[in-house]
Amino acid sequence: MQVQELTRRERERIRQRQEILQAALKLFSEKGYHNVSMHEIAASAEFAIGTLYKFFSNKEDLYKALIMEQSDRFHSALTAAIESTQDPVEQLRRYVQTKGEIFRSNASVIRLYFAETRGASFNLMAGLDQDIRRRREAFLMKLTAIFAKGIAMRRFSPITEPYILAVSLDSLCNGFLFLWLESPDRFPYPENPDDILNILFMGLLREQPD
Amino acid sequence: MQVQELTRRERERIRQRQEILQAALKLFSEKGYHNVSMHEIAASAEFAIGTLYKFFSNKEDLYKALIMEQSDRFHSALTAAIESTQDPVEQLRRYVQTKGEIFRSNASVIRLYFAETRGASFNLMAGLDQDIRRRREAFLMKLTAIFAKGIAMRRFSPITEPYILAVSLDSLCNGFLFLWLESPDRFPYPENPDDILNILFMGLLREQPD
Amino acid sequence: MQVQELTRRERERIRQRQEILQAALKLFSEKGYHNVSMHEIAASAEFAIGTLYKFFSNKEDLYKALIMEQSDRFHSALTAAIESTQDPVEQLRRYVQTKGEIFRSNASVIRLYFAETRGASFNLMAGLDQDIRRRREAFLMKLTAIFAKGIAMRRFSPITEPYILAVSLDSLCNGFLFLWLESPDRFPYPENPDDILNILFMGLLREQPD
Amino acid sequence: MQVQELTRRERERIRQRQEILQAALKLFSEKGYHNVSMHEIAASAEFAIGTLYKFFSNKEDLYKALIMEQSDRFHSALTAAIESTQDPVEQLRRYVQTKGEIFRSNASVIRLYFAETRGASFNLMAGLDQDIRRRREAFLMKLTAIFAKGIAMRRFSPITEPYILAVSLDSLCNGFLFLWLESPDRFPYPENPDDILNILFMGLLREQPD
DNA sequence: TATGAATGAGCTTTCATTCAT
DNA sequence: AATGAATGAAAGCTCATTCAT
Repeated sequence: MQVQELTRRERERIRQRQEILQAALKLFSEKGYHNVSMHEIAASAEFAIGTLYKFFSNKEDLYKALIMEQSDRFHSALTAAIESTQDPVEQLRRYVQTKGEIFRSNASVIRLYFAETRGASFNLMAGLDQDIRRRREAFLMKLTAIFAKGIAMRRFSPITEPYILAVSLDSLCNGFLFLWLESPDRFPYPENPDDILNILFMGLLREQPD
Repeated sequence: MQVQELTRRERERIRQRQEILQAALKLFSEKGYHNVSMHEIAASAEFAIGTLYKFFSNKEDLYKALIMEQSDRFHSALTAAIESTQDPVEQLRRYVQTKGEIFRSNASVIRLYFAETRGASFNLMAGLDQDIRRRREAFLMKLTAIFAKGIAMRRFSPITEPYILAVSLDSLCNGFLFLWLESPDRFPYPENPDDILNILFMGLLREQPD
Repeated sequence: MQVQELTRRERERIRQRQEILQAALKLFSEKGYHNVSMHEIAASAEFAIGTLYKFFSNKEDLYKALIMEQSDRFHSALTAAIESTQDPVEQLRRYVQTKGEIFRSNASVIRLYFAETRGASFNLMAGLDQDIRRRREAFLMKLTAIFAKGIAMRRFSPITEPYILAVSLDSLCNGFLFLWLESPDRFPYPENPDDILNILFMGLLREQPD
Repeated sequence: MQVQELTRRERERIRQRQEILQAALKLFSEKGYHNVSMHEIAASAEFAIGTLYKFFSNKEDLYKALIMEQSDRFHSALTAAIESTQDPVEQLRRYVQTKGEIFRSNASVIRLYFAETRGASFNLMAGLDQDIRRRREAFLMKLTAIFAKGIAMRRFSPITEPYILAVSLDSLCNGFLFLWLESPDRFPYPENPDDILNILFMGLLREQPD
């Protein structure tokens, strides 16, 4: 019985934590870290200010938890996508597609997320970018493995190292997704993942120019 | 003589403005917009706080001037690079190389710059990102023209639209440069531009797998 | 018990608000709106600066609350005075007397108050002077009614409109009171209200000069 | 010749001083002492900031000079009015009329002027109100003399001391003029000075009520 | 002599954080 | 355990005044 009570309490705590993070996420995504106050978050989450500080030791800590949580979600989704098949080309396809879906359904969070990985946060969030980079690196390794496997299977030409290819594909996706983030109407992210993959797959340079 | 005197004053003013921008650049790059105070900039530039406000009407204005100035420098250098030859492949090479040089010699500024174009700024700097995007777009158009010319000259295969190729190349470069920014030692940006260009140039997919 | 606790808190809050207003009143009266800083008020009221902003959204708001509160006090006292009898002459007597008492016990506040109604405030306090004028007008209407009644009762000659008489009496009192404010020793406000009333009551012009 | 040059210089200096005061008057009247900066005055008078400080040792000094100058103008006009005839009733008439004219053609300055004499300025302008009061007192003495003469001539009933009568008339005029200042449309200052004088001249109290 | 660039004290206001209840 | 009143450091910005030219 004691165990049960403790568990119920813990579940309750976790639910409250989620509510705070939810409210904070909405506000940070809309207005940015420096334009949201702890009071605002507390009010929006319908908790007292003091309660926020029971869950997170300060504003930065809350922010980090938030970003890490989102990062988890995104990487889990991407990992699930590439692990849902064995065929390397199909894996890449699903990666490109899933990444597009993530951006589409989380546009405002994504801005916040990249603000963290691309400048802006500086040393303020010292710990955070380390964690995120490590996670990103881990995922790039998975992409790398796919390319390595493709080359080993002789489906891909060994035009360069697999890691370079992984970075390249990721960068291409990011590039097009940022374009879409900036002007969703003018630059729709391609429905068909091959539109992006072909940039890698097809050689641009003509082998024998006329 | 009167002309000379006026010019000396003006030269002096411009020099002072540069000193303020210089000091602000250093601080903003190191700590980010919100973590630098006007007093800090004033102290660092060795001016009174009031003097800063003679040159820039407020903090945001100073920041915008800073970013636009850097943006100018970068785009000028890149434009000069691609206009220094007519051969499309060589133009792309010089673009890739110059972009690498810019990043290398302006690492901290680059972070600041991308903070502005990639999320983080939110509506605070409403005008600024508009200006920067317009400039970026203008440059992407120049890259697009190079690819279009390459296709017309039959040096490039028409695997996709020239604009898509321009975005792709830009994204690839950015991807590798961010990697380098994060860990300069582990991921040196390739000395040889072909290392990046070949990702586009060579087809990854084998036409007839064994 | 819960009700009691809530009430205690509210009572406490009201007391604190009064303490702030009290301190602000003293300072503003002594030095004028522009020569008192929020820090000064906070220090004098022995609150942190932030606490002031919990009670009043800004300096102007605090000032307005102050002036309106005093205005309330004065008008309530005057209204009570004229409503404590039915006889018009006696009503006017009590008005003149009460006004004298108000000035005597609130000299420094009165200066502040008239600063608001007589020039000086300009458009800064746009809303405030509107409110004060409306209140003054409402009170002048009460005085007007007394004169009207006196004329209807044939106690007063209909030498001019009742409203003109109300303004006249008010102006006469103000005139003598300002004189007293400037040099309390040389110009004591008459103890006997008839000294002022007679100026209105008695005709100065001799009907048949010798 | 030297004398002439000096005189020309002095004349020039006085003209410049007047230009500064003119510009300052316009700005202060429109916006109030605290809402006008020395830079604004300098710009409006088309002088350099430093030049203002050649003429007036600080902002307060400039303001005092301004107020005193206006005070001079007003009192000179009023004095001229009451000295233009010998008949006491006519003297009072001309006083009432001239005071109305002064207010009408100097409405915004008047606000500024009374801000100084009625609260608002507090001890900031310590010296100023002393000077103004002395001047006002001197003028009240002239009014007093008129009433005294009127009584001596048996044109006026000796209902109270002449000084009291002087203050009364002045206060009555001020009262109606403030009413007009606040809402020029609703309360026009009477064209006919007798409308005000009669308040003093006619007895309000009926000698034998029915 | 006239200028106006430079100064910096001092203003109002915000907000992350604490802690008595 | 949860609350939210209270705190006060620190921010952006203004403007009267000085003084080298």
